[in-house]
Amino acid sequence: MRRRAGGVSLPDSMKFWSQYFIPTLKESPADAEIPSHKLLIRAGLVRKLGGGLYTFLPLGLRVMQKLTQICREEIERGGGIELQMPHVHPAENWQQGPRWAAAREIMFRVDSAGDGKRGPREPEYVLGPTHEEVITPLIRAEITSYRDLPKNFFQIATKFRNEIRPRFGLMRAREFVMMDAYSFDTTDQGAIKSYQAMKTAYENFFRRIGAQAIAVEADTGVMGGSFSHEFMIPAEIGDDDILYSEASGYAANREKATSALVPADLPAAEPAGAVEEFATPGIVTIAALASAPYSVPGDKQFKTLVYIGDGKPFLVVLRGCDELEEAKLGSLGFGVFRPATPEEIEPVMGAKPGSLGTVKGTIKNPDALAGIFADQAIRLVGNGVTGANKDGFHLRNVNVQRDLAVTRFGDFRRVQAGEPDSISGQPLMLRRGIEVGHIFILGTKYSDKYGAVYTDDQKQNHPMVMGCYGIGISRTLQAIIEQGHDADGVVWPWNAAPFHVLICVLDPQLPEAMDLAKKLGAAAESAGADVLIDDRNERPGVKFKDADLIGIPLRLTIGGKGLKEGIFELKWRTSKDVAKVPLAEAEARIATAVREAQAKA
RNA sequence: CGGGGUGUAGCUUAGCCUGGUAGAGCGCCUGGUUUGGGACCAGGAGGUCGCAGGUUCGAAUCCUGUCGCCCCGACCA
Repeated sequence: MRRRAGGVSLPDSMKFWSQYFIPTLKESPADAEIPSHKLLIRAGLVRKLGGGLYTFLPLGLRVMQKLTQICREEIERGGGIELQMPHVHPAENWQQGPRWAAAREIMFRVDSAGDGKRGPREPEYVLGPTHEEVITPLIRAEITSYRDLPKNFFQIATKFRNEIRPRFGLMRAREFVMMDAYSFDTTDQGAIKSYQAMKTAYENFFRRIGAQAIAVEADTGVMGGSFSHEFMIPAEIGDDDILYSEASGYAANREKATSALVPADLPAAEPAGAVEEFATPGIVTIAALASAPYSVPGDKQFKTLVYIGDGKPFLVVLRGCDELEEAKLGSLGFGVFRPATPEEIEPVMGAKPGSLGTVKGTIKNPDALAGIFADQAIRLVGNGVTGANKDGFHLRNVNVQRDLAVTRFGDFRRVQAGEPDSISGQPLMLRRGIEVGHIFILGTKYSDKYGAVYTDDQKQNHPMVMGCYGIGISRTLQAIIEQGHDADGVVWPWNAAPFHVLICVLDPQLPEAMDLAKKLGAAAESAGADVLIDDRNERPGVKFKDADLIGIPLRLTIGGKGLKEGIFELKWRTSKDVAKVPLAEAEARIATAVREAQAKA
């Protein structure tokens, strides 16, 4: 692979469209909904084999090769060592690991396709959805000394996940290309260092490929701490909500986001009077209580939710106007939890949902509860209204401090756009994003299970501290298109483009036109560009439409008319301007253009 | 896996309600005229109407089942 300053080129020489294979389509297939999916197909990048299964056509493959090469370079700069693990894993590896039960639902099993013999009940082999279960036993066997740590191994390989619902082309596929890295350190501090190196490598990778990706704090699940970031490419069709502040640089997945809605020094409210029961026949929603004749606004109500955690009910108290962010309940330490059913609620609380509350002494069977967890924001209510745990009745003048039974306060509510950022105090903004990368400190979850231990300089054994890191390369390809397209087609960033320069020869039957095309192509190549020459016998309109559709950054146009004037045209995909370039300046202008593009990329 | 939709030529689709030998556009092939933003004329090839049953003299059309695909939900790179 030739390498020029900042850019990446593939090792082959210029391609001629008539000899190559770029099947473009005027119309989108009916099964594509979003722009990037339509363009993947229309620009001749991929073709579908089945749900979530795609063939990369030559153009698409070239983009993949560019992305994987840049990824490889950046992960190596971040300390990664490349290797390649099998796609087919013995099921035993997974059975010995910590997540076989959870993961097997999305795993493909592998047996003989032979006829007449049914596969065994338990799979002998599975296709790898990720590789902790392979790398950890490998490292356990090969590394035993602190002298050989830290290490960070990565591969760029196809992954298999039998997604219940593949979606949006490459966005959620059953088979996809991912860079996955696994770091092994002797200490937590070392793991954090490896993590930071990967974070930097990711930032470099996304910047080089021309993707505007942002690192956001992500839900760490059982791990706790702040050691998980997701890399998101902002896009309307994304699956995740990101809350962010440009003023402070704060950005977090909605599952994790916090705000400064509740001032740290908020004084406890003075009681407004004695707690008082009042009848609310048939009123079982926040909205109903907020309207006449009761007219209690949502932010003056307490909302009481009942969940079952590891078999035991627990309560979550929020402001009436707030939504629960379920992922935040992960911090409570339950293995599994779910909303309780009305049948489970009544015996514990003494009322049906709609009349629940946590005022001391009103809960029918408080001993059954695993805890009462209140969101901080209820302190803003001060004195409010809550259910009386008696169907058809509520309580008013309920004071948080004086009246509510609370095991512990925490952050359980879903943050909304517009709330003040905890750092800058400016309003948080909201946008949708596509998750293209994730970095995570694993701790010793896998090293414990597989016995991956090292001996320190005191001859003591310790489990290695692991981190894992993933970049969805094929998903990133599509995210780049989602981020970079217009009404006419793809607009490739320089470093991700399948070719950098497209030379449109409008009159390919003229030998002097083709000679010039090859000459300009050679000039572009020697400046470090990948070149495609459109030498097809098509009308100019067809060529221009296809050029815009496949989105090559720099277009050079050679026509019979221009040849007579001694000029060709130079046009960037991102601009409407067409520059007429005298043939005498051809080489210099092309070299300058290519170098400028490389420098900006 | 739950809810909704859909399956007709390589692609986009009409026809289905109200059963009677399957139509168009794009693309493709041949010839001609064209040639700076998806040309035009003439001719041509291409479809067991997803599959399997059923109703009927007769099914793309009605019924049942099944499979594929798409969208919404939970999950993920």
